[in-house]
Amino acid sequence: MQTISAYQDTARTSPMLSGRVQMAGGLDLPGFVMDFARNEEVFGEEEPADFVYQVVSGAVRSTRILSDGRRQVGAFYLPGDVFGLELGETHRFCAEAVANSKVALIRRTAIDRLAERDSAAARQFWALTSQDLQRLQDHMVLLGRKSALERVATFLVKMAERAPSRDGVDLPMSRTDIADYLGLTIETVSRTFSQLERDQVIALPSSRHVVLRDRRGLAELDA
Amino acid sequence: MQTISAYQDTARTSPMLSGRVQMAGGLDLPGFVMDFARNEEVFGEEEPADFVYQVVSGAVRSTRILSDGRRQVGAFYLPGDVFGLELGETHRFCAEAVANSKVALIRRTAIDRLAERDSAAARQFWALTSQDLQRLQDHMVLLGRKSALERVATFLVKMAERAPSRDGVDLPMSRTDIADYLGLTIETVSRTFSQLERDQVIALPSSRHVVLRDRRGLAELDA
DNA sequence: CGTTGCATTGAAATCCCTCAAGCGAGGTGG
DNA sequence: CCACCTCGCTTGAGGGATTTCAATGCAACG
Repeated sequence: MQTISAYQDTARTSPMLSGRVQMAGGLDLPGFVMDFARNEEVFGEEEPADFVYQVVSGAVRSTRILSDGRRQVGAFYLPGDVFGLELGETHRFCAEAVANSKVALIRRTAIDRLAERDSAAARQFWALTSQDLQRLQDHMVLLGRKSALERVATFLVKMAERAPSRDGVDLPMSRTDIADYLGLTIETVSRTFSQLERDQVIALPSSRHVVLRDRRGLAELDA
Repeated sequence: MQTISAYQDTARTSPMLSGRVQMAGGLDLPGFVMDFARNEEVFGEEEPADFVYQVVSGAVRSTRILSDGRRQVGAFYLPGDVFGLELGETHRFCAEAVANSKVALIRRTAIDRLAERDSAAARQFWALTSQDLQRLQDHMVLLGRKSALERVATFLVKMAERAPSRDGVDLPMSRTDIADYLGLTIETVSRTFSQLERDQVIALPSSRHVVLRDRRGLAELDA
């Protein structure tokens, strides 16, 4: 999909474009687009939340790190998804590019001003937060109560809905990202993929491309 | 704390009082109070979300059930906490009284009308959703990456902050509720409590009352 | 063609779960 | 008032799912 080099991990971001950003609900806001290299930080935890972000291309992950280095990925954001919208002054998680990505930035002041005078727009912003909440509620059940097999199956079903390719899913993220998202280890994720392949539920032409051979069977595993 | 009888589990709710309900952020809304018996449902998943709720006394849990009966408790709501605020038409989780409780009900129509014309109020409602999201983000890390000991320690620290009693915490919920909240089994929760008691970190004068003997040690376990 | 980073696989260990029994407080009924 | 029941909680023993540790495979890149 994308060529990857060591240089890109440290490439500087650069403003790309100034103009309007179209968001869900017919919102149209002034913004600009920036490039982020794979693994580059879009914003850090505790940083001032001066912007709201929308993925244009590529993918972004939100992460939380525990003091001893354990990591939890909270969500993957795909093209069209909005992230980093906060009510408070600071971001409450870290956002990093999963692959080389283009991200639109919208100033918080523009958001706040619009929400102030347009109650329909305010409702749209509230809806964005509410969507995140809903997604997290589902994810909480997965983390609290599902087996490794169910977690991976759920992940594949959801990804196939969100980012369908011709005959399956193209995963922009590494096994480590998936593991940290599903509350598993990289080895367990890999073994589970292999098991699903042995059981003819999926095919793995390459590690990042999954062909769903038995969607029925996969859906049954997705408790 | 509260006397419990089999009758109370099936007691009907009854309107108690009509008047104003004070919410966070200086919001004042028309509402009324109802009694809920222990384990009584406040609202069910998929039910129309015609009301927003605030705990007056007692405690409420939000739950999600998987098809095979596995349960995940999403949150415990204590006096003052608002729950059940939705943007969509229906509730996305079930809410039940953990103990005999009084709950204030506010009509959604009143909320919507206020949010429509008062942008400061709209921001307050958004803030409530945002708070829930923040709490869930923390909980997600717990479910995805923490050990049983860390989960219980975190739970006790948080409960002690939210519902302090003279020398510790009064837990309104059962071991089963705690287990389903922490993504563990009731036995593991019980064993972990016992271990913390053996290690002189807590004392358990009764199963529902926890004395925090070593808050420092507890905080260290709370990764 | 060696290096590097990511992914897969195997073997052993561990943490937590499952199954099962026992305990204690509170309520009921004889 | 005491025996008995129920329900929630605790404790033990054994097992299993996932992690940990370690080695190998593989593709991209220089």
